Amino acid sequence: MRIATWNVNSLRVRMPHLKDWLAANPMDVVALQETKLADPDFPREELEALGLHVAFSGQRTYNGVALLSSVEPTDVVAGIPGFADEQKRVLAATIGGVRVIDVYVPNGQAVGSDKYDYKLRWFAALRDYVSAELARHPQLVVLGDYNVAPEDRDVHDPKAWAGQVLASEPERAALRALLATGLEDCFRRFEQPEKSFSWWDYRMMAFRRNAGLRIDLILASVPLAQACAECRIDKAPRKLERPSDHAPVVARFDI
DNA sequence: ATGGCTACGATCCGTAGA
Repeated sequence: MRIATWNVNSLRVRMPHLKDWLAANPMDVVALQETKLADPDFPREELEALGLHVAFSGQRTYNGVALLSSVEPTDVVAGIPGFADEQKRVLAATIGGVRVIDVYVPNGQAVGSDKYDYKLRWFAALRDYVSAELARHPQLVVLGDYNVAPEDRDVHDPKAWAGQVLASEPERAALRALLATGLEDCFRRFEQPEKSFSWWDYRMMAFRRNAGLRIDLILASVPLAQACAECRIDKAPRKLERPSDHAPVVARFDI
């Protein structure tokens, strides 16, 4: 089973890139973030024409998550049950026997801001949700844009980013608390190139300088992680004209 | 020196992203 996550930063704009990428990289599951489309505007037919099943939970302009899959998703649940949130950031479904939770973690804007507090509250709610889902689904993957670089090696310039949003200790602690429910970062199960990142600012030629962060993660339950045969970041789409600022992350599971 | 892109929905600028 091949699973990918990709923050497309507007599905409307990135549809050509997504279709080209899927043609070259067939996937069983693709988790998208920042679709920025209300549900009536979701390009369902266009994706179904590629032989994919679709599930989506979106809103205009901001946020929005979607799951594309080669087999029909079941038990589709949008949002974090019991956590009131108008922002469309979470979508779960069971696909081919695996429970998949697609997440778009809040950015947090700046340490100490209202949005930062929301991010930490949101993380706590996600942890409780994942903990409950793990009890029901041993084969669980929680993937998406986490908006946290887990460690300094996931940051191009740790000194410059020290204490900043996306790299601050409370955010990293929230991510570790999520992992402590029983998840593993698939990417770090394997030897990886130094300075592996999944997001680069549009400005300052950040991609050319590889001035990025690794904030897009595929976390798997321990039984599923043990079946992970590969996890990599595909930088190719970031090199195209008018790219998303995020690259897709892919994992392959021998199940 | 504190911005530099990009997307969006609103007008030719503000909000947000990360």
